[in-house]
Amino acid sequence: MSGRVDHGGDLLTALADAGIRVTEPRRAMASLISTRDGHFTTGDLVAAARSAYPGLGRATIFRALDLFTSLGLVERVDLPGGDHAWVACATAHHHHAICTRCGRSTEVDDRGLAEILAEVAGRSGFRVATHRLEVFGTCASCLTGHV
Amino acid sequence: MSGRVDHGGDLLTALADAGIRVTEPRRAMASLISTRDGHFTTGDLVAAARSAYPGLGRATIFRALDLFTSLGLVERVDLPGGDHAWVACATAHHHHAICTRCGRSTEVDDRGLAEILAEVAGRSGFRVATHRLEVFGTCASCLTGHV
DNA sequence: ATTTTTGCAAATCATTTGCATATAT
DNA sequence: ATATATGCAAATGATTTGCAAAAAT
Repeated sequence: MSGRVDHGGDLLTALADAGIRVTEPRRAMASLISTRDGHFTTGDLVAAARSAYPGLGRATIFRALDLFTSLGLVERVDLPGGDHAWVACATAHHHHAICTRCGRSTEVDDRGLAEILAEVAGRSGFRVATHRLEVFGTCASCLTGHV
Repeated sequence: MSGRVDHGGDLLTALADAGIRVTEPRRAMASLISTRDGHFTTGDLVAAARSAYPGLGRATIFRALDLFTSLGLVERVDLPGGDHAWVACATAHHHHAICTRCGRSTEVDDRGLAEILAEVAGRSGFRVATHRLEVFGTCASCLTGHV
């Protein structure tokens, strides 16, 4: 599962690398996100911020999430129930296997998907631009009860 | 692409088969949905209903959509931009390749996905419950301009 | 007859926006 | 110094809910 990261340093580094201002609120966001273990909702962040960083505005949270998304640091996932959540991302292109019990995610290997996409293209003349694969289930630690 | 269906008959039949009341508003919904060519949003339906079936309440539209979803007659897709839409479904389990230009969808062959899922399970001990694959791109007719 | 469904209007909830102020570069 | 980001509070928009009336079985 996505191991706990440091204090949000990678997010901040990525911001700096992209030439984007590293501000106090963004630092707070990075920290909040890196503390989360598994997927999280905007509501989770708003709640967590209320105690950890009072003064961090709701709007800022949404704005930062947008920013991080555009940089690929975070990704929005759509849960089976129709709810939305976010997961922090390590690599550029990937897919998630999300544990519906604990919310933690692991990355899914892309190999093999290429053929499927090629098949779509070949059969129907569809030009594939993007794709998204989301896998849901129960992770090993939840299965064994060692949460 | 998902060919135009009849007047929503399959949806209605499915309702009846499931032992669910076939009401006037649901008939209207079935008709509205089967008329749509490609994906549609709740807003689309609300708008379409306003002229085609004034008197069909907003709430009823949402409720019917929920109902159809629970029966697998319709499925919610999450577009790359973060918007939500719905597509009518023919078969039980499948995936969509959605044209981002015209919104029409084609079904994606599942074969090959099994190995990917098995790999996830094998590597991390994850028990896969569900998965979702969404492919986005441009369909053949949009590519050739023969819309 | 009984149960389910509907429409309406109001309530709720998440997300977005305008704008004056504060902050990072 | 200058451009960018922030917080606040208000606006927006979509979805949900309560409930009495209507329709389906």
